[in-house]
This record gives sequence, C-alpha cells and structure tokens, in this order.
Amino acid sequence: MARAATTLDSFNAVAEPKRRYVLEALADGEMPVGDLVGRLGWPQPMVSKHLGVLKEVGLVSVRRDGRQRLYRVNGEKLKTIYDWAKMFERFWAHQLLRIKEQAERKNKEKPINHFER
Amino acid sequence: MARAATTLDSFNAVAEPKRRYVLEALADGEMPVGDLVGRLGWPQPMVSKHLGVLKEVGLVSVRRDGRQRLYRVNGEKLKTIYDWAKMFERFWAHQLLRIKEQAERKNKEKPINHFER
DNA sequence: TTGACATATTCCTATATAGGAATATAAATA
DNA sequence: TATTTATATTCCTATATAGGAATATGTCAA
Repeated sequence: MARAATTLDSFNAVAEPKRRYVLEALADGEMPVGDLVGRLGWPQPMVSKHLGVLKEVGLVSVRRDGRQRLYRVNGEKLKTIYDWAKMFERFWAHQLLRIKEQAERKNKEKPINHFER
Repeated sequence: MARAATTLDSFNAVAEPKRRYVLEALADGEMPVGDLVGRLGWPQPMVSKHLGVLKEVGLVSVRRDGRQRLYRVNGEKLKTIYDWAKMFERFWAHQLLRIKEQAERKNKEKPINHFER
C-alpha cells in the first residue's frame, strides 16, 4: 500500500512544506493567486496545484472576483490540527515538573546494582 | 519529484493516520511495544515500523527495560505542530465577529446590479 | 546452552504524489 | 472578434512510502 492521499485530511495536506508556506502567506489575508505567485516566487501552475489540494480538504476557500480568484484561510480546518496537537499539551507544559518526575522515575527503575556488569 | 519524506519533519510523520493513533495511545503514558500492539490490534512489525518513524523525527523517545522498549511521547515536537496551527488562531476565534464581517464584505463586493444578466 | 519472549529489520510491490512543460479555460478589454 | 490577462488542468516520470511476509536481533529464564 502507498501513503495516504494528500487530500485525505488536513494533516496530509499540510505535510507538504510548500502548502504550509501557502497558508502562511494567506495568513496576511485573502488574496488572488497572482499575489501568492509573487510572494512565493514559484511557477503559477505550482501555486494553483497546491491551492487545489488545500481547497479540496477545506483548508482554504475561494471566491471569484472578475478573472481573479481570491483565496483565504479556513480557520475551522486549521483548528482541527490545533485541537489534535493540544491534546498533548501536558507533555510540554510544566516542563520543570516533568523533568523532576522523570528523574525520580529513573531512580526507581534503575536501582544501583553493584553486581551486574 | 515525489512527496517529501515522512521522516522530514513532525508534520509529515503525523500525516499518516496510524501514526496519530500511536501517539494518542501513548498519551496514556509510557508503554512497551507489546501494549501498543494489544491496544491497536495491528501486527507487531507494523507498530514497530511506525514507532521507528516517530522516533526518527523525535515525536517519541525510547528507553530499554529488560527485553521491553518503553516508548513515550515527546512533547516538544508536538508543540511545534501546535504552535504552527496556533498562528491561525484568529481565523477561528471570534467566530461570530468574522461571520458578520464577511457578510458586510460580501455586500460591498457584490453590489446589486440590475443591468447585468 | 536452549528455548521463549519482545522487538526490530529486510525484502517486495502497488501506489500516490510533486514538479516541469505545455495547454486549456475564462474573463476583461480594445 | 481578437487579444491579453488570470488561473486551472493535463500529461509525464521519478520516487518514497505502507503493508505483508519472513526473518533477524536481543534478552531473560531454566
């Protein structure tokens, strides 16, 4: 079996670094494809293709304005990622406490044994 | 060019749904591979391989205890994902305000024109 | 030493891209 | 209508998996 489709969900879509850059650029506000091409310095088809994937998973939404297409970030979908990562919050919060607990655990688990190796 | 390596960074590592399940299981605390196999119900080599990727990008760390290997979540790396997603916080916070603004924008952008089509 | 147990690694293959190049589509404008 | 401008799509190929199967490695216990 191959890897999961990039369009399977938000996680797969943002796995590609370039798609994260696109989203970061769009964080400055809604903008047409041309602006993104200018900011990112990539070939236009490349930008459009990445936007297509982001659109398909719902990380961005579009609206037409004349011959331009204005893309913007869709917060809801990014919140999905945020919420998922947040469930591990306690693993980085209380850093000092954790280091202390870890040290105590280690002392219990590895009692000094003068006979082994 | 193919897709970026799953071991390129945390984002690529957690793109695979199964690896997210592994991390979620480990959220209950440090545990040996066998426990994960039991909880997830996957073949042992599959669990080990996913753990290998998570280990390589630093999302988990291991310590040996006899013939077991105890894996645990590494918060720091998950915080990277959390922080990235958090930069889009304003796109989902103040939801009601945003919907209101959007409606106003729409009214400005699409003036009623009795002459077109 | 010989099993038994716990985990990792190797080999194999089907598959889904990402990027480049070329082209198609759509809308404004002259 | 012909042209320009803005964006999307198609075609092609190299590549990195993910899973399955088999096996290797490492460690404890008798």
